Amino acid sequence: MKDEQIEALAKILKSMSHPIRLKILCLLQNRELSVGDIRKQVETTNANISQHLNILRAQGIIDFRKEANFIYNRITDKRILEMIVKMQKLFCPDHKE
Amino acid sequence: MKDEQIEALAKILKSMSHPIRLKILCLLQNRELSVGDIRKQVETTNANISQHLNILRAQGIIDFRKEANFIYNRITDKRILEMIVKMQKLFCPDHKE
DNA sequence: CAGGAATTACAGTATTCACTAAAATAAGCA
DNA sequence: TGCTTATTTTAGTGAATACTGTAATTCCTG
Repeated sequence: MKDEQIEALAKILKSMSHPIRLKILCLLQNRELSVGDIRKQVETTNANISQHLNILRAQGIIDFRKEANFIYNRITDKRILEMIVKMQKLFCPDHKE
Repeated sequence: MKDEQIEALAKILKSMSHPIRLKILCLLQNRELSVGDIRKQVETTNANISQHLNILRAQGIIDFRKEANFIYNRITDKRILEMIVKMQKLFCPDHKE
């Protein structure tokens, strides 16, 4: 594994390694959600969620779609989805699909 | 996925998300290595590597074995090994075993 | 026991990160 | 247009992180 690849992967892991961001990614696993939807399941402010979403967007992990004055977010990087599935299997053996 | 599990997983990801630590984990994938061995492949000081190893130990990801005045490190958490394998497949498709 | 190699522990500093609060933008609706 | 809702942006602060350099520790070897 080349150093450049390690650097790139470390960045991705870093952006996933915050509890709020990791939870957002789990929530987005099967569906797209607005900031408000996420807000209902994560205890923090909308502004804070927006900031975390920005970090995930900058990393190219998620994308968004605008509808009325809602913004629906979804995971674009299939590799991230695969990683989340794998991590759930490894670290939450009782997880149900 | 429960919040506690997410918190725990986020911590693990965080400890893996530093380029030096991620490289160390890749190096330890198939063998055990001393600080000096690692030093030869990572451009930094021994003290710095030692500190990063401490972080991985505190997280329970790696373990060590003492022999003479060398300390050999190895990955203890099989789940971490599986994750590294998965990540290599996902992010380094040209990777050869 | 003295010398040296390998590793760790301990400050100090500089950078990065996370959260809060407040202001700004955008879009629907009366 | 004015009001409300949804989201983003910005600025500021306190905390966490990373690296450097140096001192301390451990343990082999002669």
